Amino acid sequence: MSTAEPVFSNFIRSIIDEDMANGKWAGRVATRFPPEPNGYLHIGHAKSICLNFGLANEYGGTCNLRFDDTNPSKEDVEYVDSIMDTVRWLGFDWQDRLYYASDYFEKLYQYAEALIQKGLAYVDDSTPEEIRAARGTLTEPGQHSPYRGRPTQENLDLFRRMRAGEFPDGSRVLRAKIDMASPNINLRDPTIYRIKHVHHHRTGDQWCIYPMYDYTHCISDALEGITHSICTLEFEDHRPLYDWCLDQLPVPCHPQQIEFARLNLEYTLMSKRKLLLLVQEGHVAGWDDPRMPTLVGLRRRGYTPGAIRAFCERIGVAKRDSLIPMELLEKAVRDDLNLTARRVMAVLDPIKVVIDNYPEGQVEHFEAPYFPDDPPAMGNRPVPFGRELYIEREDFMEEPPKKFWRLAPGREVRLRWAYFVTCTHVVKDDQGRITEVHCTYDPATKGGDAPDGRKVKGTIHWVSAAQSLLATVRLYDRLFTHANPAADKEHDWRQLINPESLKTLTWARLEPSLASAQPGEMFQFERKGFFCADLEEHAAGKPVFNRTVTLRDTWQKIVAADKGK
RNA sequence: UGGGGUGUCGUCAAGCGGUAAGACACGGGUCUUUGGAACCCGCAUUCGCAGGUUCGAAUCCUGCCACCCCAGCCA
Repeated sequence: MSTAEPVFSNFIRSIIDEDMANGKWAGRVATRFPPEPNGYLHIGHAKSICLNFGLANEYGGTCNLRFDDTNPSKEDVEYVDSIMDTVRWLGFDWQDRLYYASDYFEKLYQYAEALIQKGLAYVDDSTPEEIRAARGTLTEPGQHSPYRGRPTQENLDLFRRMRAGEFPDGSRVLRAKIDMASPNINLRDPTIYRIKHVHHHRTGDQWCIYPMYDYTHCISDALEGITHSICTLEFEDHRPLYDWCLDQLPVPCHPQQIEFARLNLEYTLMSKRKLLLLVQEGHVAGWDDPRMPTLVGLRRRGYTPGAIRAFCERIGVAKRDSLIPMELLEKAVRDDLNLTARRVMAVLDPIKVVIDNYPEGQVEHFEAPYFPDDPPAMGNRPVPFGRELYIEREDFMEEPPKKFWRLAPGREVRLRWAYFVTCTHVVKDDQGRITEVHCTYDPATKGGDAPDGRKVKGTIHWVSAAQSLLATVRLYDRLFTHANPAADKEHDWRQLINPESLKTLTWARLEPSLASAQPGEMFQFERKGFFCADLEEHAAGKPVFNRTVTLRDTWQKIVAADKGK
């Protein structure tokens, strides 16, 4: 379905190549995709998924799916189910390697006792405020906690009692004893366990202490035999802690953490928190609203897994912050759909056309190819033609500008697959609004070719008024008016939501072949764009289509350029 | 005035001492029963800036500048 993309060099591939050459991991490549089940996956996660699973595939290695579920107060099974669906939909397979950090709670706990035994961790009775105050600042070192010197046995006893549920939330934590004067704040005795009397979606009420990310992630990686632990840039500062934990503990191996720049896409947001607010505050219809950058949203919009994979490969992987143009994502779907979507005709904003010299009541059917670039590939469908048709309102102009090639008084155009027609006159209502465009057709041009060799500059799409299907069509545009809404300092990001991000057309007209369209099916509405039958609301007799992306529109560019002058 | 990163075309991004890949965008053209697609051509004498080393530097050295991240019992 998608053509193979060329493989580009990037710094992670270089690291792996070198490891392969040195035999560092005995030719093994093991990665993992480690989402926290606290939200829906978005296009930024797709970059990470494609990277981790992609690398594993390329090097004949493995990629695990591991839920980083160490904070039960934010997590839910709703999210784990959705994440698994989405990763599969994207086209990746973790086979039998589905893991949860919570599977390691007991081991993690034993390792923590080992740390205490080594004098490298202690129970701190300070309040969260006291801990914060003693942490120091970016330029000043922190102060030792009064509990830092607690004897090993006391630490062990207290930690066991923490596990046993003897203490309330927030009363104590277990901290790694590293260096309160470190210029790297992550090394100033980081908290590795906290007390939370919270029900966990997998372990239930088995635990009331939960390990922190830094402590959990490195050990989970080691337990799974991960070779290359790929994460985003903000964890660069955490790498010394990742390495410290693994150096102190008798873990099976020591994976290498590698950081890359996460994806930023123009005209949208990638923050899980803000995406949640978009949903909660009703700015969008849900996580799968086709305007959302979530993968469920993109899927409902009509984006294909192949397009998303191609996009992720094309944007590359590096360490510098970047903002990717929306056009690149759009280009990726167009490239994919251009090869796979059947071409049909649909009139989004109809205006009636009457062919005055066409016999009243007559209907004929044209066999139109679904894929004109290679007709045998997808076959034909019959398209009815009659005296009354609809064409796109914007395909007619009473006073056409210079480069306008479409219908206008006295102008002859081709009705795709049908006849040449010439506009004779228009009929208007009281308001002066055009209600009908009258034409004559040339019977000799049946099929769309003139036997006399006469050429016509414009070809427009149409549907037969009598046989067309009334449909709802949703036109989606970028969700925000600002290319980087998260970076705008002047406005709250909510003020930057594009009021025209959704236009719902309820009077669109479809050619009758579309009556059998199934939810999720993709089509190209010729000259308008790629559309998909809505996954949720499309039904036979009540068609609902979403515009995935427009076609490249040179005419609009000309119009815009003229306006700019 | 702490630490960690990053600066190569409008936007991404290769390049790893031998004389600036590619993609998107953009401009021009061919073709076209989608102003789509396809195809062709063009598009950084220059790599944040300033010095230095070298026969030779985007690549090495020195200094400077800009931007991003870090003070959760979040991940």
